[in-house]
Amino acid sequence: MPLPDREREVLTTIIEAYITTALPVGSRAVSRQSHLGLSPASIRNIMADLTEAGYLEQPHTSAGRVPTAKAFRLYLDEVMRERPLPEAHKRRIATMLRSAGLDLGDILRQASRLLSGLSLQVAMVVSPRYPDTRWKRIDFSLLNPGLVMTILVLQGGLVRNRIIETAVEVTADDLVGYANYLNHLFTDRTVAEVRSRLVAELHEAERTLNALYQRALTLAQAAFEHEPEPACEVIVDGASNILSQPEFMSAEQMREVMRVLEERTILLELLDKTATDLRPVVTIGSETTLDVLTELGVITAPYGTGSGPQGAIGLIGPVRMDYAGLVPVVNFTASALTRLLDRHF
Amino acid sequence: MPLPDREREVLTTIIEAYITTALPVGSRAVSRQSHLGLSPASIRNIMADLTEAGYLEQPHTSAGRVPTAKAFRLYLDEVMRERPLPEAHKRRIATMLRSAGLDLGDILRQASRLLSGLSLQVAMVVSPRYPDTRWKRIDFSLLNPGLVMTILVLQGGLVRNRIIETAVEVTADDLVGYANYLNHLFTDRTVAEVRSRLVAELHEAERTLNALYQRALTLAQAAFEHEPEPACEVIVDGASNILSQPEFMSAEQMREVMRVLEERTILLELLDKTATDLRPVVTIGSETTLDVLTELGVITAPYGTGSGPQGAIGLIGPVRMDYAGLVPVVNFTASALTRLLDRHF
DNA sequence: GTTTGGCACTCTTTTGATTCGAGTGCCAGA
DNA sequence: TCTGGCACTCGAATCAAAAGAGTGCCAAAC
Repeated sequence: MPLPDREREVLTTIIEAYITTALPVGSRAVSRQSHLGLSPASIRNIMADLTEAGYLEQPHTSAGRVPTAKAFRLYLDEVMRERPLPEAHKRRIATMLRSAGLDLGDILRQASRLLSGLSLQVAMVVSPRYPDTRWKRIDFSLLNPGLVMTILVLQGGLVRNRIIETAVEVTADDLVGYANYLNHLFTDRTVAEVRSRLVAELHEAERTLNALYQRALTLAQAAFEHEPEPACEVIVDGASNILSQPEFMSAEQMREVMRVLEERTILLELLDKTATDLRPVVTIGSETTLDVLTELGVITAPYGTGSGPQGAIGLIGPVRMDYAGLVPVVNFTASALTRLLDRHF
Repeated sequence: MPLPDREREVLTTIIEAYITTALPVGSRAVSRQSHLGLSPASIRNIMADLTEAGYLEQPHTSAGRVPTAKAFRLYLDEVMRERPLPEAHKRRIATMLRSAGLDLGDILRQASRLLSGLSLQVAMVVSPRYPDTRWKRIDFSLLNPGLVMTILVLQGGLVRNRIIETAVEVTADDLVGYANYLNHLFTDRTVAEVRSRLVAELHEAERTLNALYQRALTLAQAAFEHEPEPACEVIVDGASNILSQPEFMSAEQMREVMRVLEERTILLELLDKTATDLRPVVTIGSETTLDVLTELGVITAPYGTGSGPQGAIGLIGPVRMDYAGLVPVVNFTASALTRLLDRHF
């Protein structure tokens, strides 16, 4: 059953007060701040109901109420109105992003710096994921006899270098031949396609006993293997911001939070979901399976289009973040990033 | 004038006690722990002298003494005996480093992870610096008309990708020609040499009106410019470790320290010095010009040889780090890294 | 002269008691 | 259904006293 209007109004007032103060909210404050014109006593009754329904919590008997994750979820889904981003901020985001130059890594680093600076929260950016991008070109460079560097250029400026050992010694000329063959075969295919065709072609080459093709394909395979998902890296900026939040004032909590931020795999998991789903998401602590995050809120948004590089950016902060103001920041940055990448690539 | 033996013994005892407890040390404790067999009262006299000489400090009248930076400097230079690294640790470092594969970035990340795990301090690694490495090969790849990706492979597996815009439109064939010419000209020269010859050759080409050479050289120049020193990146691992140190228990200090760790340029400055000087260094807080670091100690060691890639690794922690145990860890890791890179490249 | 025990003194930390204030829950009356 | 009133609870702030750690100095002992 949906929440009656009055209770919802009270809850909203409490949430918004809590977002700004981080302190438990009492009935007096609600009575003054809400537009209902009710006395503290009436508010108390409503608050008692809300507490029973699981929207509020009391740290102890004689403290105010604190909104629960459930309350925040309701607020996000049904009540909150995003506060439009000031034009000045939009311009700043656009120009700063453009000023980062043409290197993908630089652009992403700039985005994360921008995001953390604008939000005073922790920003994170995950670099584009592989499977949907297209093979542009492969190159081999002979470092030593038996040691080959592969340079794989994907559409959108994504470059992966790998050094691999070859079983047989190869010459620089051999490598040119291999590269030509592979580029001919794979250019403009997606990485996923290449993966599967690689196997098929290798079988074919083995069947026809074509040694050149076999070697070339083996080399390409070596360039691809050992390359599980963590190919994408996570950029974090403004980690010290979160330490100023009053909820993390105890040393123990600070350490815990910093450990989460250092453990990139957790962040990757969070961001990866939105990078594939392609829509912005706000996640509140206890909603994730990861219990390390219970006290944290996460705003994420994907960037990039189907054709270009594709990843996600996000903010991470205390559960009581100013979502109304920050969701637009994240979304706008993501779309600015998308436009920029589209234009370049 | 050098410190008399007895005073030095007392000072050493105090320092070592302070390293393990992080608490001011009193005369009773020194009397029991030192091998001098003196009563607390005598120790008190000695401690008064040491305080006057600037080796000790009292937080307040009725607290024990705390060693000053001057005391730590003396300890490091004249007293400390490095505790040899257990064979088990040595083996672990060697195998873990080898397991990182052949990619330079992976190896360095592994080194930093290893270092922070073994020391429980913050590890940092700076990737090799440019000027002394040799040009191996340049490659161009046409992304769009007017947009060229340059792939510069340096000796030692160092690869830099840059995307540059060309004033004139070029074809893929043009690019192959440019690359051949440049590789012919510059292979096995150091980056510094290339920089200066680039200018000379460009003048020459302008004089002789050789358009092809001119374009090729302009392209190479574009690949080099906008490439100041921060080409090297700093990897930091175990940042949360430092937050467990009792000296950083206040929220304000924690934030301050984390900000330093996030501000990579400061770390770069620290590491860069040892990377060029080529010898291990221990720096104590107030010895640097950077007053943000007054409460921190830094152990750094260079890795790499003159011919190969060359950078530095280090640990950063509270001033009262266990230098005797940690200096060998840093040094051994650096030399293991050197051996590994020498073997590969 | 060096060392030592003794002792007064200083300053922090801890403890306990008390008070204060914010907030609640409940009830009776409008 | 709302409101004012009131007793109650519990944390936070305040204060005083006591405990504890350590010092500095002195006079006696070696």
